[in-house]
Amino acid sequence: MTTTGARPPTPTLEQVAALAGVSRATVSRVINDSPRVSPAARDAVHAAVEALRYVPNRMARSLVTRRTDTIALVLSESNTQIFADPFFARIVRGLSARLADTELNLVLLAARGGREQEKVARYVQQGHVDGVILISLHRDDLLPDLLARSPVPLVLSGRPFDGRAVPYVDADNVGGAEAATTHLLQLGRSRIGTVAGPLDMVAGLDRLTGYRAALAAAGAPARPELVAEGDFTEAGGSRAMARLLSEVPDLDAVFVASDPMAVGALRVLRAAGRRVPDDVAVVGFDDAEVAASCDPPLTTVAQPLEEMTGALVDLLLEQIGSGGSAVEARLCGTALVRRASA
Amino acid sequence: MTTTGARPPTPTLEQVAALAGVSRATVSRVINDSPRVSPAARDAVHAAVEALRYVPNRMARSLVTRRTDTIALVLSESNTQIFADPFFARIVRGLSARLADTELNLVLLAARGGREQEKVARYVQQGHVDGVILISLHRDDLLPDLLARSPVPLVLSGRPFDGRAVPYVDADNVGGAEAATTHLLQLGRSRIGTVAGPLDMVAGLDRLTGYRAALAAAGAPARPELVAEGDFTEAGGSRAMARLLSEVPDLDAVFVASDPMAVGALRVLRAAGRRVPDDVAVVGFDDAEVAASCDPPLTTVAQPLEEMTGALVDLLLEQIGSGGSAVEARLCGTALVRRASA
DNA sequence: GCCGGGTGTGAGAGCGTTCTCACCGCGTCG
DNA sequence: CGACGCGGTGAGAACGCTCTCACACCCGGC
Repeated sequence: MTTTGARPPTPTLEQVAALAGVSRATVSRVINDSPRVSPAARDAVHAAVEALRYVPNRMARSLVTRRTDTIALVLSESNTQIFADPFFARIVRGLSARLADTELNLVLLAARGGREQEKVARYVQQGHVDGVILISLHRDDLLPDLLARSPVPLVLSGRPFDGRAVPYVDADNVGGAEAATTHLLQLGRSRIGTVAGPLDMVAGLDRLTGYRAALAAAGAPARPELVAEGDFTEAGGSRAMARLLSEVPDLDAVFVASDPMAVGALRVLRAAGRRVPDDVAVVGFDDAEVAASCDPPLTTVAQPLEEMTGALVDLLLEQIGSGGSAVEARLCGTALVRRASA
Repeated sequence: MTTTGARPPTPTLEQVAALAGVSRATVSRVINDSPRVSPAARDAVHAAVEALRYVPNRMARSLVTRRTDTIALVLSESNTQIFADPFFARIVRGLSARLADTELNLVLLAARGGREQEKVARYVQQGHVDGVILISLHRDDLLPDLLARSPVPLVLSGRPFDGRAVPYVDADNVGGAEAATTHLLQLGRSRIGTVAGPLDMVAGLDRLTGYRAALAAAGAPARPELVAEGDFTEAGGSRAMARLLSEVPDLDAVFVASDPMAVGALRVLRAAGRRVPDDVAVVGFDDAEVAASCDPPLTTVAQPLEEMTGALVDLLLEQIGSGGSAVEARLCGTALVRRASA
């Protein structure tokens, strides 16, 4: 079936003004509810808006206000696996909840690979958004550079790699990992491995650093075979765990740098006949939903995600408001959540 | 640390024109590479653009062209679990690949719950995008109505619930499910259950319809206890499979309406000591990546996702181009991919 | 040498808003 | 009774771009 019809012309302020018997300026005042309008005029305008189904044209408005009331969450990820991470879903949920009763809209931009990153950068530079939250950064990402070059306010989720002066919000990954590992040490474990996150991401790096710091503090020697790199996915966690197990059969504990990976690790441990936590104690990271429901329930490091998404928005709004570039970082504390796995 | 600096004023066409010693019109022509410009002028303009780091202001441009060169992928999902579905990730990948070498940008808008749906609808109506692709529709979704009301071109991913006249692209879910179930029948199985998708989504509904059709065609009675509803997630698949198994212990095959659910089902079957495919044959749906890598590799129904994302974009661009509303539907064939599980 | 037909260019009118002013009427104060 | 203040209003200039014209120029053909 195929029907064709012309696009109906959208009404303008001018027409609303004419119908309401007032000037453009007054209609504009009503739309932006300025207090200086008589009730009579206000009612007339509202009626006209209703009658014409008037919707303000954002382009025209933005052109003069220089604001779009839109902020972008940019994901810089070569594949699309980031979507699958519950961590990401919680960030999105947190951000949109935080923005729910503001005027601001949230759009997600996915940039896989160089070309798309440039496209995203162009999109941002052309003035489509008032600010950008950048997430899932890898070491060689172009996006921070591309975006820092433009005057659009920018906040990173996660400490920048090169210590550049950009506002960011991050969890205390080092501290959390350290606490997790220390907990394993206090359980009397001595052959503690780690399934690390991708080492081209700060979160992966920092959690490994925390693990090492805890071991070093306890005077334990650094054994490279105790470290297996994962990619924050369940499948990657399984692979890393399997490798760890094959290289260090007498492993008695493992700190896994994310809960999805920990789920994969648990599966491998079970398949290998290891009891958790009796034979091998496991601590995860994130306190994802799955941590409470897996078997056994996962002891894990919780990040205050609400606080973090709140801080991301606050920092960004601050920057947008001030029109300047206050470079501020916020580090959020983590907490060990004890369940059955360690 | 805190530094503050004013936002630098962005250069305008006017300034580029002045620097290049030409008029605004000529600069505009160069920017939009119109052929009618002398090489000399072109070079001068390019140099000036370079020197000033000029980036065109999209709002101003859109105001007159009435195009934004942006299309939105709108996810209507009350929770954010859709992100976790590999199906969704593939859609996003497909769409951005398809748009990679066009001028068009893709933005994702997540709408959970009524308020956010209205916010998204407002965003669209205000003219931020040239078109909308709507995905993950539930029965009582407001978004199709909200969006159909505005003049913005719209394409649905998935047949609309109420048979309304909206262009859409869908896989042949009924046919695929029928083929899957028929395959199980041909293996000689007689107690074939199904883990259905959510029944407030057409994909869930249609796949159940296909399953039933195949059984009916084979003269098998409809047994309601053979149907367990899942939610397209792995956990949901596990739960549904467990229920199926407890109610029909002598089950010898199951058609699972999505691969993530099938993975959950496989896990439960294994835990219950059932061998796959010997005791229970399993067919999934989607041909997700995980289908090839799980144990045993999953026989599943493949959807031509490339074709579907391509069709989504084509239909949308067609509508945008024509300025009208050609209501066209496209149904894409599915194919059974035989692996080890059935 | 004059005219037609390209080809490159610029002037200027929008696009639909917001926002700064100036203005008008009215009540209040000196 | 005139000056003043103030709430409500409208005229008109932006905002930065595109696009339609009209014009100036140069070529070849008669």
